[in-house]
Amino acid sequence: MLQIQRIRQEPEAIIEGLKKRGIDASETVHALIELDANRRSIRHEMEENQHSLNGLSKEIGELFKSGRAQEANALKQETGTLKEAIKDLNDRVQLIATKEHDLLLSLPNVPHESVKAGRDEKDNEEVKRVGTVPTLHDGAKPHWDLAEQYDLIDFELGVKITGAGFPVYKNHGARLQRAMINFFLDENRAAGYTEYQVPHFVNAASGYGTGQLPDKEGQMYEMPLDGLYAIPTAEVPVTNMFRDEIVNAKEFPIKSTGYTPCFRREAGSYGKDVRGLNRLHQFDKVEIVSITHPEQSYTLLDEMVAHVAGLLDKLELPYRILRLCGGDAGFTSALTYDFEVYSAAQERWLEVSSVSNFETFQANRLKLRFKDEDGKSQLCHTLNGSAMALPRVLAALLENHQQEDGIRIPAALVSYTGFDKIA
RNA sequence: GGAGAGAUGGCAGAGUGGUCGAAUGCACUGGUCUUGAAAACCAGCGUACCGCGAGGUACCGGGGGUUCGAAUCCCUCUCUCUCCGCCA
Repeated sequence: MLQIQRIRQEPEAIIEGLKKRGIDASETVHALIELDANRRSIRHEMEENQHSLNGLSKEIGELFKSGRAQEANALKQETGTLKEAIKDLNDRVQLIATKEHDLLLSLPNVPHESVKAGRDEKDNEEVKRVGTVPTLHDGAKPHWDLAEQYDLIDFELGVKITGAGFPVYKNHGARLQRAMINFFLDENRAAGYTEYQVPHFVNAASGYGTGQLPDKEGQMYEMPLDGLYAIPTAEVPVTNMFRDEIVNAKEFPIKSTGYTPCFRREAGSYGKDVRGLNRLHQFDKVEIVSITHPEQSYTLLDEMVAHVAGLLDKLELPYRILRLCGGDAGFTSALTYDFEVYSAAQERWLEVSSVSNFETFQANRLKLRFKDEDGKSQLCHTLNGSAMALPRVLAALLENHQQEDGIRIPAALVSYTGFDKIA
């Protein structure tokens, strides 16, 4: 959520920025400015009345105390009109505030200056390409065939016990999953991230904190009996640990990591996008979340991007880094870098990680603040990224490292898997 | 699932209708003292909004009500804790 103060201060800059997302926000922005001005002036009037009422109440109290009940009762008559006026003004303030809040929620984050205007993924900028795409032997297969050949994943079994999109990993497939989780967590920890194990269900307040609620509840599995939601990403519980907190600026940057399964309803997906591991209802992910001073967030973003790149290097996978254009970046993001690994067998790029700076957009909803040098509260900047999402990394590993006699495990993973080849 | 208790500032914990934004202690910040530190002492120390400022308004889990006036009384919701039951 954008801050209303910022909209007041630089409406034109916001309108210009949002154009990069293909959004004309000028109507909303100007409506907000007007609502906000109205709300403040009505509220001011209400507060003046409240002030008078408070004064009268005090007088009445003192009169009663000194035994002058008659004078007190006379004063009481005067409070009636004040109370009515206050109630009326308050109703108006509430009404305006609700409208204002709804409008604010409808505005996405303003893209960073480096973000290019654009509509969709076709307009994303490739900022870096690393590694070489392997030349596969004849008869190389996509991961869903490899998974069957080597008995790594049983999709049908998942359908039987739950439904489509809930695969069962087995044998070397299951062990590889476990190895990757540990590998990623260890790497993150070594890079200064504090490891957390967090709940996989969250309450509604947390859903609001990170922006899954309202409006996007359809993307989460819900347990209405208990008012809980299955998390779509560890970002939700990890970030919400800091909701309503005033953190100590001396601790910046606050870096956290956690592994969780992620649950997504993914209603309406179909076709080759959902084949095999490409899109699932349940998958594993290790997430990194950072909180820092506004002036340091972009340095930290670069650091996080470099860290994720290092993971892919160790997994010996060819990848590219994209700077998402305005139209393709997430609602809450100011700047997002996507990591895509090339899948040699599918001959397409697979998104394996997404690293974003939300600036104050998320912190505003979370009320996540710190005290600056003047002792004033300021919103923190929050960032997060996947480090990493397992299914597509697994798909890319299987496809890129397949050889005629089996699947090679990259050296960095061998100490975690306990085997260097799946044959 | 059954029974009970409770929710107050970073923490602990007073406060049962007016002078309470809220005692006290701890923690924290600054200062005095000290070679330095500790101790002691002095001072400061919640959040948000409005206002150039003086200042004002709101907030004692959330919402509603009674009252001239609510942390305090009433209703309601949520959450937490304790005991019993069940149980990895």
